[in-house]
Amino acid sequence: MLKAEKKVSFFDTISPFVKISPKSRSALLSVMQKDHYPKGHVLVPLGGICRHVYYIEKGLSRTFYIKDGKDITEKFCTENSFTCSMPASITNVPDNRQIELLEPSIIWSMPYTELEKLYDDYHDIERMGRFVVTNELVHMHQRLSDLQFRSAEERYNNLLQKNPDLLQRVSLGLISSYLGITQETLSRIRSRV
Amino acid sequence: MLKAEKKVSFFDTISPFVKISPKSRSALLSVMQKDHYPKGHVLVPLGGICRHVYYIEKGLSRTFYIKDGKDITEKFCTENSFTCSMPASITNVPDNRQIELLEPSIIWSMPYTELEKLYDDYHDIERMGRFVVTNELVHMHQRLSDLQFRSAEERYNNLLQKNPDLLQRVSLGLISSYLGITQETLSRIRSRV
DNA sequence: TAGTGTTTTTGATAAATGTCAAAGGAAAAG
DNA sequence: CTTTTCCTTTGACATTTATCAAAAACACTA
Repeated sequence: MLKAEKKVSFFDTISPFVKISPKSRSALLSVMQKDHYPKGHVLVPLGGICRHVYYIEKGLSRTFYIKDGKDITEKFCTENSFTCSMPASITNVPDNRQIELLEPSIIWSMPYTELEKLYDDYHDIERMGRFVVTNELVHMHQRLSDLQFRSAEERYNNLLQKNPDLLQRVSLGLISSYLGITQETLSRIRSRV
Repeated sequence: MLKAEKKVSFFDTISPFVKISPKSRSALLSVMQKDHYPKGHVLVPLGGICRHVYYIEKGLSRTFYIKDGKDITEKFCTENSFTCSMPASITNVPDNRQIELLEPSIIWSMPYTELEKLYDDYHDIERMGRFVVTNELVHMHQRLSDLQFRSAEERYNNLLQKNPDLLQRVSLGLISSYLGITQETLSRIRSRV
């Protein structure tokens, strides 16, 4: 088997939507690093600037920040998806977002600066970037309209329906801030179903 | 003055961030259509699928949908920015988002299918697409964290600070749903400042 | 200017959610 | 098995926001 054909789930995730040429593929692989991390590992610490895009091959990450002393989960990220601290990566200004792993995980890291070089050189990689960002944007639209005019209960049921496994894998305290409510309220919602 | 150098504010908006070659520029112009519309004009009606990306040279648009009989403003869009019904354009599935103009406006329309052809042929146009979407995503992050854990009053003050002119141009009823609150609550917030 | 329709404000009340404190339960560690 | 720690639930109460109804302010037209 040729080296370039080695199975990497990253490309399985991408390829249905964006064709990546063999050359681009190896260029990408040359800047990607695969690591195994334990539960609790911090990918982006407080005060740090997120300079990588992460692809989660296995495991689960959480992006969060502290607001008025409260820990607020902005995003969960599971197998076969991408995560980074978007505002920081783009603007290069430190936001206060941190990323930590909630499970032992297999993570592919791509330095943002390397990725930008690849964007210059490979049209299809630029397209991949556009695709990933666009997907994320559609997803954000969904979340926004959830938060804008749905009750806490509706939001919970929504999550339960769309992402039932998340509730098995993550403690309720973290889920509640993701839904924009307190832990107590979430507990009460669950009890009255 | 060469035709290709004719002033189009669209390119002024883009060029600080993405270099567009003369060839790409005219390719873009060839699929862009400039129109003047009156206040109240509907760019994307109920039930329609948004098949264009719109650039607002002058004026103001509003993206909204009806939920439980209530009119909810998802987004305002002012001069020198882009709008489209993202979920519909991408997935080609009708969402129930409509786009209407709140002022007499000058709008450049780009058919989404044409744009995708240009993405294929011109790397820099694809980059422009990535840039626009990325910008929008950063902006959405901001809105999301606003809605997730800020009070109605904080959200209003935030808007007042970041977008004071919007409050001059748009009626409070439309602003309130954008902030995720009722009109009455918004009125009370304003009165107690 | 008077009249009509729209937007904004105000009032009374109800519903949803937050806060603080404490009690149960479950899981991990010894 | 017991202890310790962390996670979840429950209770009492405060606060925020929604709802429904009506009044007031404003803008446009005849």
